[in-house]
Order: sequence, then C-alpha cells, then structure tokens
Amino acid sequence: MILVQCWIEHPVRSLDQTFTYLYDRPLTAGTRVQVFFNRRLSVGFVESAQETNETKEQIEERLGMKLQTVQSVLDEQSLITDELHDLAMWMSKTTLSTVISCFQAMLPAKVKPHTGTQKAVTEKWVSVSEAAVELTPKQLEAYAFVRDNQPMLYSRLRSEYPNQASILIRKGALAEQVKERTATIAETAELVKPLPLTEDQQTVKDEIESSSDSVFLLRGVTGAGKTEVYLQIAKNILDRGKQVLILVPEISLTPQMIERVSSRFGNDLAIYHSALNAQEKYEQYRMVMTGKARVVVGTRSAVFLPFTDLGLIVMDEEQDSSYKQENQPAYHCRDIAIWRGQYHHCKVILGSATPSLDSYARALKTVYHLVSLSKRINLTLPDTVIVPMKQCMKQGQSYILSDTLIQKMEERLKKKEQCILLLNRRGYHAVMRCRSCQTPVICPHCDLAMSYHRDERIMKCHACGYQMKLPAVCPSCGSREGYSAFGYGTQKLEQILQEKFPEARLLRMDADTTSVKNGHASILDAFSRHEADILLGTQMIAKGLDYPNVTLVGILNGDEGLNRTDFRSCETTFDLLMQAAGRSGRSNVSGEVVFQVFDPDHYAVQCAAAQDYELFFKYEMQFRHAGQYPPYTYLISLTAVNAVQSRAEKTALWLKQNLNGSYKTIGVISLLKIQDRYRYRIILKGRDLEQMRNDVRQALEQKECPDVSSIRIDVNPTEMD
DNA sequence: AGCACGCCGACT
DNA sequence: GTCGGCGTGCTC
Repeated sequence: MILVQCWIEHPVRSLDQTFTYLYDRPLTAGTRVQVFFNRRLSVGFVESAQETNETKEQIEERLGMKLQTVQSVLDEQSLITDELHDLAMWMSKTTLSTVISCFQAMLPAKVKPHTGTQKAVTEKWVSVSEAAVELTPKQLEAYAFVRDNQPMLYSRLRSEYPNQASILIRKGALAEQVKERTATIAETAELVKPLPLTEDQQTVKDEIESSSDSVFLLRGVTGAGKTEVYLQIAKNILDRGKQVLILVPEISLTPQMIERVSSRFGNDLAIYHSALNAQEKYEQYRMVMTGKARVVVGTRSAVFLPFTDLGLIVMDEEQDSSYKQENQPAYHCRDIAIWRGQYHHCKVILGSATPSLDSYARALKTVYHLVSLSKRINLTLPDTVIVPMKQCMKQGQSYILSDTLIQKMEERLKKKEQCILLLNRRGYHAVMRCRSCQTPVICPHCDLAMSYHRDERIMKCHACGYQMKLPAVCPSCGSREGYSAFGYGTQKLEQILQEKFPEARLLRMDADTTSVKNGHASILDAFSRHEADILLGTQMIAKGLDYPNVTLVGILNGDEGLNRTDFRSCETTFDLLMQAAGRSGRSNVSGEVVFQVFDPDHYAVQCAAAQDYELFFKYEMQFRHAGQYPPYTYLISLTAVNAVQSRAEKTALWLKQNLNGSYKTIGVISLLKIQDRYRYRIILKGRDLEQMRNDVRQALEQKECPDVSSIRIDVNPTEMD
C-alpha cells in the first residue's frame, strides 16, 4: 500500500493541512490527484507518497480512522519541482496564506481536472503548391506574398489579403496544413549585436559581475541604459549554459523590452504573462521546465516558472505596484525573486530610476548592493515647468488645460514633434452628480461612485463592472432635474483637445481603448510610427516607453495622488511624475515637461521637477519616521469580508481584541463595500514582524475566532485605501 | 467553501 | 401535524 499525504484544493484556512489517502501504485510528490473529500470529488496536491507493508485495515487500525483511496492521477509528471515545493511552504508561512493557495498561484492558469481532455490548439499554415493555376493580379500578389514568406500562418494571409486567401486555396495555388500549435517563440528576427557600453555602464557591469553579493539595486536615471547592462550580464550567464529571468511590470506596456531581448537572444526566449491563454501558459511552463526556453521575459507570475538552472534574475522597474499581488495569497514578486536567487545561488538585479523606498533604504543599509548609473546617455534632462492650477483657474484659465501647456503644445506641433498628455486620475472620472442635491450616482453593489461613459451613455462601476442607465429620479432627493458631470476623464480631455487642436491627430489610451487583445501594442505602434501627434492616456502611458520624437510631456492633475489617505501616496506620485518626465526628450532634441498641479510647493512635486531622487528620499524618510510607517515598521492588514455587515464587523472586532503585543493594533476601520460585501479592517504596526505573524497565526487557530475563512491577510501591504 | 444534521415558526 | 428557516460542525 502507498500512503499518500496531500493538500486539498479548498480555499479555507481551517483545511490548511495534508490529508491521508491510500493508493496502490507509487506516486511522485507534486503531482495532482483526484480524491473524494467530504463526499465530493476534489483535486489534491501530493505532498508525499510512502510505501508501507501494512494492509489497508492495519493502517486504518493504527490511525484510528477510515481512509479513502485516490481516485485518479491528473499529471503524468509533477508540475511542482522540489524547489517550488519549498518555496510554497516558505510563502505560506511568510504571507500567512494557505499552502494550497500558494501552489495554485504557481501553476499555469489553474489547469483544471479536465487536463486529460484539454484540446490541443491547432493552427492552419499555408505554402505554395506546385499546381499551375490562373490567377488575377490581386491573387498573384497574395500568392507572391506567401511564396516569399512561407510557410505562413493562414491567419496572417487572411489579415493581409482577406478576399484572396480562401480562393487561392480553393484554386489549389496554395497548400494548407493543420498543425498543433506549439509554444509561441518570438520570431527569429535578425540578431542584434551588443551595443558598446559607456564608461558608466561598464563600471556597473564589472561591479555586479565581480561582486560576491547576491542582491543588487541598480539605480539608473531614465535613459541611462539599464537595459543594455542587464542584457550584457545576461549574455554571459547564458554562455555558461544557465537560464535568465527578466521580470517586467506589465508585458503589454513594455513591448520595447521584449523586442530588445528577442532581437538579442532570438529563439531562446519565452514570454510569460497573464494575457496568455491556458494552453499557451502550459506550453511555456513546460518549455522552461525542460530547459528549452533559456531566457524568460515575464510579469509577476513568471517568477514561479520551474527553472532548473537559473543564473540571473532581473527585476526591471522594481518599484512598480504590479509586482505586488493584492489577492490571496498576497505576495510580493520581489521577495519571491530574492528567495529563488538564494536557492539557485544566482544574482538578483533590482533595477529602477526611482527605487521603492523600502529597497533604497535596504541598499543604504547594505542589505542590497547599490550600484548607480547617473548619466543619461547622449542627452540632458528635460526642462521642467510647474504650473500652479489654482492660480491659473483664478485667472479664468481652463481647469483642464492651462494656457502654458496649450502654448507649448502649439510650438511642438508646429515643429512636427510629438506630445504625450498624461491624465493622472485615481479612482473615478466623470462622476455624475444630481443637479439639485449634488449626490453622486452610487453603484448599488459597491459603495463607489459610478463613472459616466459618454460614448455608450451608460454608468459603469469601476469596481464590479455593473452597468446602468442614469436614473430619471435622484434616489437621494427625488429631484428630476437630472445629472451633470463633475471632474473629467480621458474622453472629455480628448474632446477638448479636438476643439483646441483641430489639425492634430489624437490617440487615446485607457482601459476602454485597450480592452481589445493587443490594444496597447497597436496604439503604441501607431504612435511610434508618428501616425498621431498627441497621445493621451492614464498612468499606463508613463512606463518605459522610448519615443525619440516626443519632446513635450504634460501631466494633468499631477498631484491628485497626494490627496489619498495611503501613506505611500507621495511615493507613488513622485514615481509617476519622474517616470512621465523621463518620456520626454529621449533623443537629441531637448525635451520639456509640464506638471499641472494644485500644490506646487509639495516636496514630491518639487523633487520630481528637479529630478532629484536623493532629496525626495530624504524628505519621504523623515515623513515615514515621524509617522512610524514602513520602512521603519512593518504592517500586517487583516480584513474581514462578509455579505452580512454585522458579521464582518464582529470578526474584525474580535481580531482587534485578540491581537495584542509589542505592536500597535489600528482600527477597526470600515472600508467601502465592494460587490455587496462589507469590509472591516485592522492593521498591525510594529517592528517585530515575526512576532506579529505568529500572533496572527495563533489568533486564527483559536476556536473562538469567528469566520476564519472570511479574513483576508496582507503582510507588508502596499495599498491601503 | 459546501453540505448534512438539527431544532423551532407558519402553512396545506 | 409537516415543510423549511439557516445556526453549527465536519471534511482523510
């Protein structure tokens, strides 16, 4: 008999333990099995499988309970390597989440129990055939297109010659083959040779390569050429036969990074991000496991890929908030990267122009090895102008576009240069308020104001996606006077720009225009080909883009983030302003940046305008010290979530009363309702994170703790509003 | 989380 | 008398 210990796929804290089953054949740890659990068929992850000479009866006698048998085995080979197993255990301990949720976070797209029946994805390829057939001129053109690029995906031919494609096949000019789709390896473009390094870059590269330290913080001003340093270090690692992982914030926003890596390393590259479908993810996963993919560029979830021989981890824009997973298990990609770096004895490079406060503080304490690139290659920093909006509005200027910005845009457009306008809006644009009582339209499921979408004439809830028409009668005061917009979004901005600059070609980039697959890429492509003069959008356009012809960047509502209650709001605002400024003047033409702000004297605004990270760091650390915020302390947030208000509140209160130690217990704070569920939160704040974790763990294990499974835990939370 | 077991109100 | 309300407890 084989005694199988396995974790059951249940999202419940009280079931965070292994359960024992029997099986008649050997099993590998890390494979998934189907077992009956509480009369229902569930998925289990095998923790261990031990052979024993006892019979079923003897085992049951010894353990004093009836045992069930494993119903079926779902994976032929284990998907979880020994390393990933240890990582899951460590992760569950440090993030206070269930072990099973950690395993699930690691696996590609929750390959559900249907594994065996999952259909292979096929695709159609075409190539020219021998048969001589008569073709029209247009068909001949399509034929030649295939001949010069064969074999070619049928879909590609369809998109180039939609009317000819099927006729050519019917006539027999083209032969078609249906193949099972294999992992999408980047197309082998012509490989580009390494660029010569500047003295600065060479020094940094040498310092990293010759040091025996393991974690490096590479601080490089925007445009200083961090990427080239990564790539050249990576090259040396690859030459030694090891694998390289390059983590990026959000793949669709950094097409340029992918392009650069693929043009350097070609076929060895795998790309891994959340937009891949289940099949694609699974294929990439196997490619990494078998060592076929040697370089991976990927987002947060790529940090869990089953590398066998990792030689380098690069985390670009390490301060980016998308590295933090907010859902359970709430983990930070940086922590995982560093853990894996230690496991593989390989270097981890955290790169950023504006490192997170936590990382920079660690670097100053020599926990991380700090290296810097301080000179921008072949160019100077852009000129920065701060426009105080309060004064401008008093003078009767538009509250959206100041006269200064309009004038500068006119100048740039006249010179055929490009502009980027970044609308910084946290939360809700175009809130509709009742004309009579000023009450905004609130989502019936969440306590949030809904946004008005002009093109569809419909209200949408940002949090849950609920849609509805504008109410005819105000539910608050009963007035029938209707609603008017307050504030503005990108759509309104687009409309105003069209009026001001009727000649200019506009491109808008926000959640609406990019919801189509590859929406980002196509918009950015068009902009880089100068098919538009002005690109306007939200935060998403601030990151990592490099357009030589952009000479003016305008940031609207630049300091809106400062109004938030979150203690990190200054840091994120400063980061945004710095990033945006970095988009301007990347070539030889000098660039300009305009910050439209309400609080021009704030240190976040002033330091960003001066492009002075060090100074900002100094101010911000003072603020954090005064308020005893991280990195001076650690936080754990515990949120009770329940559809019944009193239950959520009761749970939070119980936690508050039962968590006392050498740390502060802040709250209970009532948060906004989201998707019909009430949320109550407490926050632990203290210096001894290990003790805080232990106390939380113990509290949850107590029998008296109400509604354990409704408690969301975030150790080191980054967003708190 | 599900789902069964179990003990009290308004119905044909 | 019963049907069903959802509080409580269990899951190898």
